[in-house]
Amino acid sequence: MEQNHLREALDTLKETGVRITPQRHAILEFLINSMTHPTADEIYKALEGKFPNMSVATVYNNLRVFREVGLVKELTFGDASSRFDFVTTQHYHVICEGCGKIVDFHYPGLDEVEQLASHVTGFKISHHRMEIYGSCPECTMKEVH
Amino acid sequence: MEQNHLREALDTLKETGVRITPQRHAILEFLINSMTHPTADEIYKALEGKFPNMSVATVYNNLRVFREVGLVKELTFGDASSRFDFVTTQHYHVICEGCGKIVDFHYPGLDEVEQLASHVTGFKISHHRMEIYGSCPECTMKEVH
DNA sequence: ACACTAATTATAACAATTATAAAGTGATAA
DNA sequence: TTATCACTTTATAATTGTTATAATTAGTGT
Repeated sequence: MEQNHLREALDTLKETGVRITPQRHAILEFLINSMTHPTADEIYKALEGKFPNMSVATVYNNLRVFREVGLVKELTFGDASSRFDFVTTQHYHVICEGCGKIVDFHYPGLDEVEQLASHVTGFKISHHRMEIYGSCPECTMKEVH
Repeated sequence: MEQNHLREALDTLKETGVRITPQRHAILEFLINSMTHPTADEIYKALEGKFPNMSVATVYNNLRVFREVGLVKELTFGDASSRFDFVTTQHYHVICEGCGKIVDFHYPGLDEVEQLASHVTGFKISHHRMEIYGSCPECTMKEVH
């Protein structure tokens, strides 16, 4: 399952002429196996055992490369760090305001919203983002005691 | 019109026990009259004629205060600065990827999405955010030449 | 083997924001 | 009035996430 994703991702890199370095392989693999939408720093820390000399810039550089070829999506929030999501199928995110947990949420794309926005504003729409915020079951429990 | 907004906002501050200082008055007034969803720095620069000694921290502090009492909404994007929006009625934003222009977009709240998310994930949903990205008419023109 | 390009590393720089401490301001009440 | 006390502002330092730079290393094609 994840192996297929990795293989496909490596193929995509090859096709687009992006060199597959050990660091890139490891970052991709970690991203695919990670269910937690990690930050650049989390990736950096997770791989420092395997690559003691890897620079944090390498992580950022390669995440940018992956984003540019469409393998990875960058989730940006206000102050906090960006989180990175390996692209599989289109989905939205539900985010816990208590603990920061991010849960994937499948929902049909909001094409109608884009169409109306285009009509009303005259913009040529390229995409939209949506996130849903709330409290996860665990945090809701804690609130009640 | 805007005068009413300002008056109501000042009333809200009084009710919640937030002191109305000259700086706060000016920041609020500027936000209400501004149609451009300014950044903290833009507010700071716009008011430095009137308040040559005002600290940038004052702008940030007071924007936080306004946010906490619900007068102002903070629009956070990835890398760039937050933008601040005086709260009037619920609306979304359409953002030009070319020039950064932000246009207000009225659309009924996506209650159904929140309900489904709640049902599927077990979260207690508090709110959602959505933005629509694209190219404004002016930038679209420029692209074509 | 050689030259060329891309990738990595280490480090410095940057920009937005927040923390801190000192000084100022204003409301309240003795 | 004046003493007090909490809040606010200011000036500045610190922090954090990210990007830029320059030098080194590694990989690829000829």
